[in-house]
Amino acid sequence: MTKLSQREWLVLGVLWDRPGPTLGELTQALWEQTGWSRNTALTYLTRMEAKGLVSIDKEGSPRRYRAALSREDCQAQARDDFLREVYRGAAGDLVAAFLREKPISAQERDELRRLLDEMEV
Amino acid sequence: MTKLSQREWLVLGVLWDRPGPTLGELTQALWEQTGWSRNTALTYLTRMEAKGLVSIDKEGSPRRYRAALSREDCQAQARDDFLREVYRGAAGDLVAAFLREKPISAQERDELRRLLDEMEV
DNA sequence: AAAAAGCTCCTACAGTTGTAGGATATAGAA
DNA sequence: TTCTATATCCTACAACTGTAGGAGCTTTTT
Repeated sequence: MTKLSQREWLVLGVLWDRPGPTLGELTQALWEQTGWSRNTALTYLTRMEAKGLVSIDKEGSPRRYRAALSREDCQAQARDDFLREVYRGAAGDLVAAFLREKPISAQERDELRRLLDEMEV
Repeated sequence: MTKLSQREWLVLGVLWDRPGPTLGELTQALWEQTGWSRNTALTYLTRMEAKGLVSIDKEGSPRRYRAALSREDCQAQARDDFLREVYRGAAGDLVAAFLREKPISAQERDELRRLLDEMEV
């Protein structure tokens, strides 16, 4: 699996949120972010099927389109690539950088503390 | 600035670690990771200069090549893209996912706790 | 100075990505 | 059943990415 492109993340994002749309529904859901024509959306779906990213339900018409991989799997893959490529594997640095710069809610902070504590063994 | 490609990260990685190499030195430093011919390395350098990623010191021969952007700036940009694209801006989830899966040293854990505490205001 | 080694220039070429148009088939509305 | 909105198919095309080869120029070495 090659890295997903920005556009591919958008397409999958829609498919994860509302699985099984028709071409028209998908195009509409993507409209704001992309402004794509129906044809462009279809090109993505077909190419992404060829790559194993999308599965097309060909029974019935119009067809229904679904993500072929889970969001979690794609995220995990993306994390790996990102960590290696951008932080040369230094997970601590990476996490610190995100924490420094992005606001996190108090609740999430507690959750993160809990995670850190769990790592003490 | 478009997102850097995997290969571009490799080139910049070398330039950040040992600034100002000649073409030969750069090619050699990249050899293990890429196996590139001298010409391929040169193509990257020239294209990356056109994009403003590399600066070429044209006084003297052979020329010396340098990164035109700091590693930190590139990382910050990459973090932003990654967070938006892969985690839809949910920094807490992202950090949690990295923490769950990647081992970090006790020292780093302390540092992260300190960061979390600093966020309490 | 002649040869060897390294550097730069120009060119190429296939694959991927972003974006869509035109033609045709088909299903739903009138 | 005829029109209309969708859907699908096939084709296109420019930009960008990965990867170099060959020619000619410069520096270093013998």
